[in-house]
Amino acid sequence: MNSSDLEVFESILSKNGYRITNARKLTYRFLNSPHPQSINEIIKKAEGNVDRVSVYRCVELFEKLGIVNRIYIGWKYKLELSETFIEHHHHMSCLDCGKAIDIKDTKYIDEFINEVSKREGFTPKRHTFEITGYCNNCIIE
Amino acid sequence: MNSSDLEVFESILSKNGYRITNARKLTYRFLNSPHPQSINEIIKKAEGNVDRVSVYRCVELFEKLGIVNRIYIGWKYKLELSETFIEHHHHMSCLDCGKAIDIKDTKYIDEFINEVSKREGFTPKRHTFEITGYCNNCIIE
DNA sequence: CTGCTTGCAAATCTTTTGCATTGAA
DNA sequence: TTCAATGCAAAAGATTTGCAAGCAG
Repeated sequence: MNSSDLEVFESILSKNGYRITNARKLTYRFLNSPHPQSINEIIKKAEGNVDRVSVYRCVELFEKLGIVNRIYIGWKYKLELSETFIEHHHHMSCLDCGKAIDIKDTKYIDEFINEVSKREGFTPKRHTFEITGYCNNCIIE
Repeated sequence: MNSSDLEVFESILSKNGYRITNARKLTYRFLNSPHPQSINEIIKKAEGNVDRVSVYRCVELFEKLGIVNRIYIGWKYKLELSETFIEHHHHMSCLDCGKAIDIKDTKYIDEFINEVSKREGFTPKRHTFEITGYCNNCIIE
């Protein structure tokens, strides 16, 4: 996380008429991680500083403002800063060890989304694309 | 739903050593729908016939056996019979009215999955691909 | 100052677990 | 007959709501 990211974060809040508060800045900081995190991981990091209810409220707001993305790996969702802060990508996650490999080559997918949306008169805003399976360490036969 | 689908369903249970029970047959029937449904919709349909706990247990089993897929549209997941029973496809769902348009042209996505998996030595088992945005009725400007 | 935000308490909703009873094979 | 499967009760976990107090603008 560099200082310009923080500025971008704060300007998104201001521009949309939301105040820059300590709870929001901390939640933003806790969301910053190389790996997608569950909301409980965020809540645990926030413990003593930001109430769990406020974490929920911040995450909800951040999602609305496009600051975080919710991604579904397996059963539960995890949270990750959006493409405004990290490079847009998808994941291949291992059903066995849980490792998530980033897929950064997204041009193909993006083109497909545009094509199919145009065909249906749909205006795409977001998309999820996740592959699950087994990584080369965990595949058996 | 035709009778051969029901036979397929029952044979999946038997082949895997599970019993064909009333709760399972009913849950399977309630899952059959042109639209993905939330588990609460299933529970409501089952009310009086199958206990909510059993619905959870059936869905969990069905997912393990590949009979249902969980798909994530917006915040919560919804349930849909798997490609064993309906054609494999994805969705574009409207953030406003909730309508889900099926994307049946999946060749493009499947090719991409194979390509990127081969590159990383990953063995893909499942994938999710969902687009959210606004349908032509709900888009404003 | 003003009213958006927060924390706390508590309600609500969702999912899981334990156990005695039932029923499919 | 036998053990997997079910229903019921209740626990556990996740998320939301109401409201008084705090603080950013």
